[in-house]
Amino acid sequence: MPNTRVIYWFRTDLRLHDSPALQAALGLHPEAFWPVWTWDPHYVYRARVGVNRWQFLTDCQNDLSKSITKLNKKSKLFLMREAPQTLFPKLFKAWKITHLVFEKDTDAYARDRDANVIKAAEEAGVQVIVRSGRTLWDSDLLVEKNHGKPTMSISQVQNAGPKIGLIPRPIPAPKSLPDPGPTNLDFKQDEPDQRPDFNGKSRQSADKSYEKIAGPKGDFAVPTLEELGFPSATSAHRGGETIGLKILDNIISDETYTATFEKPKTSPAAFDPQATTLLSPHLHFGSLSIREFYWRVQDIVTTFKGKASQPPVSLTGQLLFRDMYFGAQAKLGYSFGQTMYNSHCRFIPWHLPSKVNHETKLVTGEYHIDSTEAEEWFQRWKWGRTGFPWIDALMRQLRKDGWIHHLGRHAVACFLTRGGCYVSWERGAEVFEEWLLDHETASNAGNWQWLSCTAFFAQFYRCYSPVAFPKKWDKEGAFVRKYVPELKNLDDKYIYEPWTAPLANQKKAGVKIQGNGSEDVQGVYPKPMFDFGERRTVCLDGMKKAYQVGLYGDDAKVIDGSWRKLFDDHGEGPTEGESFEDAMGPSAGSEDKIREGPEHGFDDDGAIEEDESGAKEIGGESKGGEKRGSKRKAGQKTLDAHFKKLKTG
DNA sequence: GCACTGGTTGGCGAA
DNA sequence: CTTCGCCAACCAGTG
Repeated sequence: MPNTRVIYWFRTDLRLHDSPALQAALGLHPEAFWPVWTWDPHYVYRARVGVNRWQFLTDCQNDLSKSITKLNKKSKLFLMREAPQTLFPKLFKAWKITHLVFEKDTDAYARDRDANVIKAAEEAGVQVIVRSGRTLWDSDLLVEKNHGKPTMSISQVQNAGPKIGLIPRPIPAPKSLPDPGPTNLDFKQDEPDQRPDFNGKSRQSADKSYEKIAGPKGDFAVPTLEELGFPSATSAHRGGETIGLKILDNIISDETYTATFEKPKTSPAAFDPQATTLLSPHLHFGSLSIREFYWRVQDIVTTFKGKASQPPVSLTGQLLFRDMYFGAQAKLGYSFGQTMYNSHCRFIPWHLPSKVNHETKLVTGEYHIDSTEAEEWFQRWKWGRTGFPWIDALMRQLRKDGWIHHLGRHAVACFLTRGGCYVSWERGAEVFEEWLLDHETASNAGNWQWLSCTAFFAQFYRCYSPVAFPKKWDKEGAFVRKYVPELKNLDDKYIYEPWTAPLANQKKAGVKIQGNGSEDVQGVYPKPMFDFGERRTVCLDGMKKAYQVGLYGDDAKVIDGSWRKLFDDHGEGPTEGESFEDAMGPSAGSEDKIREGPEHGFDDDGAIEEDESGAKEIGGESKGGEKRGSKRKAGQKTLDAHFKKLKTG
């Protein structure tokens, strides 16, 4: 088509195979075609992204760029370091663009962003083409066919999905790409707002990825980890369409594995190789198409001679859960990622609840420390020093590799929330957001709600034991020995409860079970941070009570704080009455009452009061750091400092 | 409206 | 060593 000049905007579809949006763009037969990525400050600073996920993302981008160049020597992935909302209006003019094409994204932030970009395009006379492709079915259509309601069970997806139609067969990758037009950038770069930087703590040096719009060499290159100020990645799992398709080939080549896969029967303790496909990060970044995955598996299942497994436990069944969470998020928007204002998330008076801005109805990224004990438990959980080897091994695997098995995620999520610490699922979700390679908001928030029994799942009396559960999979503790090497010589019978090992056995194994993990001493592993049996009972009682009270995140009593009157004074978590005062400190007139106030634009009405220890260091930003840090309790400060040291060291 | 079943992945002790 | 029923009890979906 003469005079058609197209920007194809890549986002979470970093591939050439099976892209409905890319097909639509090429169907315009443009005279000029630019494959573009915009380096969005929202992702760089306001999302929690650990170094391993940066590596995976840039792997995908570099691989895609190479593949583009293979199809057209003049072309590549043109990566520009600016927010799309400000960049595109300038590009439309500079490059005389007629069409902008991209794949639909139903993440809450993405919808806002895309709406702004679409508006700017309309104002510039640029035609926008959007195609669904990230999920099996268009998430908005799925909601529509589910009577306009968020998809909250797998049976709803299984009913609503087929009403939309058959899952489309994958589209082959294009065999050629049109030339790009000139890539002049004779306009001024809009500098990003670097504050707050949720990833600031991970950086060794300042982020330099925005210094020039087309990169340091002006060649539109993908930023390096060094430019981002990050140290080297620690995970061996690498990104890119080439790798994603190769992993799929390997899976498919084992017909029995593919056709008889049953998720609950795969071992969370297996490593090298793991028991599941490890394709989830590729689905997240789009380096593997979900329909490619679906149909390659389905075709094996159809021809398989023998008894094939069925959804939801089968391989294709796993994909249905993903669509379920996307459907829930598509309807519930931002509120799906939090408890407050979430109409479908049960309210439980967890420890360490999120702070909320009641004007925007969004969480601020900070949280209340209602209990220093719970904060210590949370930090020990995060850094793999709980004293429960199964939990610690999983959390260390997460930090190092960026991936843990689904059932391992169950174990650590249950332990942090309803089955141990009674800490808000939102704290755990933030850690997963930072460290998981495959993190996507919909699946992460959905699964945390599932495991914490606040949505999707309600059998809170089914509780994972950090001792009994792993024994079912790994009697010898090979997984623990790999990720918690302090314990590698301990006898099998003590591997999941080393505190029961007699001193003679500890000595023989070269490990001392002592302390609370606050000191990093060679040959020492901490004692368990609580009696699990006791905590399980306390949590179960708390959950029972919270279910009886029956509040959801959008209830007026939850929002105004009057929920406290409905809970027993002696129950777990922040409650009303005398012991509330004891636990939280006086709610008024305290000299230490330094609060997140209107000066920060947060209008938190204090649904839960903080204790005098501050509760300000969280959220990954340095805002108000020193002032409040000094008010922290000494013990906690030491612990925090230690964990920080571990993290960088 | 009510009884009943099933729910991707629990733990435990008895037989 | 495996299988079964119980624990104390949730919700959604169905007839």
